[in-house]
Amino acid sequence: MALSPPQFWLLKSEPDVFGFDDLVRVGREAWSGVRNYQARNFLRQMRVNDLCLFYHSSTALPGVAGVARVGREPYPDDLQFDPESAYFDPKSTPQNPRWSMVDVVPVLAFPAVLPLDTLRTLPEWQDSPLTRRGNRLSVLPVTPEQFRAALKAAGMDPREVEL
DNA sequence: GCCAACGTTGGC
DNA sequence: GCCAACGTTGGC
Repeated sequence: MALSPPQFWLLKSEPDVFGFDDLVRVGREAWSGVRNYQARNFLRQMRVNDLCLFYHSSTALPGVAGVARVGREPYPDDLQFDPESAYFDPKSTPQNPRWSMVDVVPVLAFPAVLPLDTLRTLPEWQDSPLTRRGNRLSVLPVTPEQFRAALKAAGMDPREVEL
C-alpha cells in the first residue's frame, strides 16, 4: 500500500461568521456550504490529515489566521437536504448528493494573521488562484512550497505541523 | 458601500 | 449552444 503524499489546501471563511478562533473553540467543524463546483471538486480530493491554511476573507485584514487539518474524508453536506437552510439544493437527493463536505480540526493558530498583502510578496505565491485578480474560489490547492513559505512568513517552524 | 470579476440562470 | 441579465464574492 502506497502512502499518499501530503496535500495542502486553503479554506476561506469570513471571520464575522466563523473565524479560526471559532474553530479552536469548537474543536471540530463540518465544512458545509460549499456551493461551487470547482471548490467542491477540490474538497472531494481531500484526505484525512491533509493540512489547510485557514484564510479570513471579507474582513479588514484578509489573510491566513492558522492551520487546520482534515479530520474526516469527504461526505455528503447535510445542509443540501434541509429546506430551511440557505444551502438547500432541491436538485440534491440522498441517493445522488451534489455537494460534499469534510470535517476540519484546528492545528495551529498563527501569533498574528498573515496578511494577503504579505502573501503577495512571496515568490511561491505569485501563481496562485488566491493572489490572482477576481478570484472567488473558497477551496483551493496549495503547493508544499507555498505552504512552507506561508508558515515561514508567519514566523512558524514548519516542523510544528509537518509531523 | 463601491465595484470589478466571475459563476449561474434562463430565454431564445 | 449562445449570451445577456443577474447574483455573489471579496478587496478596497
